[in-house]
Amino acid sequence: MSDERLTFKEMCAKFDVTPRTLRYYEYIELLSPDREGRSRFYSPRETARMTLILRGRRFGFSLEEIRQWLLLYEEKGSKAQFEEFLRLADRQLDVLAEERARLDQTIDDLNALRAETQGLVDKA
Amino acid sequence: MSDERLTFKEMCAKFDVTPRTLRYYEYIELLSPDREGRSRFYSPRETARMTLILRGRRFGFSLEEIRQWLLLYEEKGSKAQFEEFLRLADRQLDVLAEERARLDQTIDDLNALRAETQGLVDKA
DNA sequence: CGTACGATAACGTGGCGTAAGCGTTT
DNA sequence: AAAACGCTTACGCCACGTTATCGTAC
Repeated sequence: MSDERLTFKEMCAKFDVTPRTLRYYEYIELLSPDREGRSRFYSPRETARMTLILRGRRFGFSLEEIRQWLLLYEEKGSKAQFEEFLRLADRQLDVLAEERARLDQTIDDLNALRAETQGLVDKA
Repeated sequence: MSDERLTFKEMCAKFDVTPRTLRYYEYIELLSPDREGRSRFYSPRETARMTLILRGRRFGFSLEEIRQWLLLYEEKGSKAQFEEFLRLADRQLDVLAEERARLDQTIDDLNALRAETQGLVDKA
């Protein structure tokens, strides 16, 4: 029954992650919930950061890259910051495009091998 | 100047892998080169296996899956073996197709976010 | 005699999973 | 009193990279 701050378990539920994940992100200092005694509480700021972290993960950024990304977002005022983000996004889009090309090639190759093997089965 | 069997270094060069990789594959028993004293020598059979291993890797199989795949290839006689291989290939093709769909979605999302940010920069 | 090649051993990486064993709260 | 939740510690996973330190072959 928290109004603003989420408990540990609520965070896990909200973002569909395990406790281990939240502890790990705290360990590598991507998140820093309020600690009261041994308990953790997540402010709106932390949940916002978690949202960005998961988005970054979907985009294929490493957690270290996400750390940089968060820095850009936290002080998202200047034009320079936006442009830096654009560069980051472009770099990642290149990476993803390459990945896609390799994946397509792989699928083609495996399909070819499959067809070849299918031919052998049909003859036998 | 070996005629048939390749030395350690020759294997590394031939397949463009590090010594560590060859030692690791031997450790997990994907390869078993002849050991003369402390030296390793790779017969045509081992180089053939290495070729299959690298192919499997490109197809996104784990090393444990590759181990099964090698078993199929070693006794590549029976129709049942071929059909088992077809099943393996189909499963992997499904996995790759899913991966491709997710990748496409990710690229679209990141492009959208990029465009949005670009809009903000243009206004400023 | 150097130096290139190879050996083993063991710790590091990323992004967590998983278990052990404890305390606190309901 | 039992169950649920949380805590810290620490080892496991995959597929190797990397370093340290040693021996051996040319």
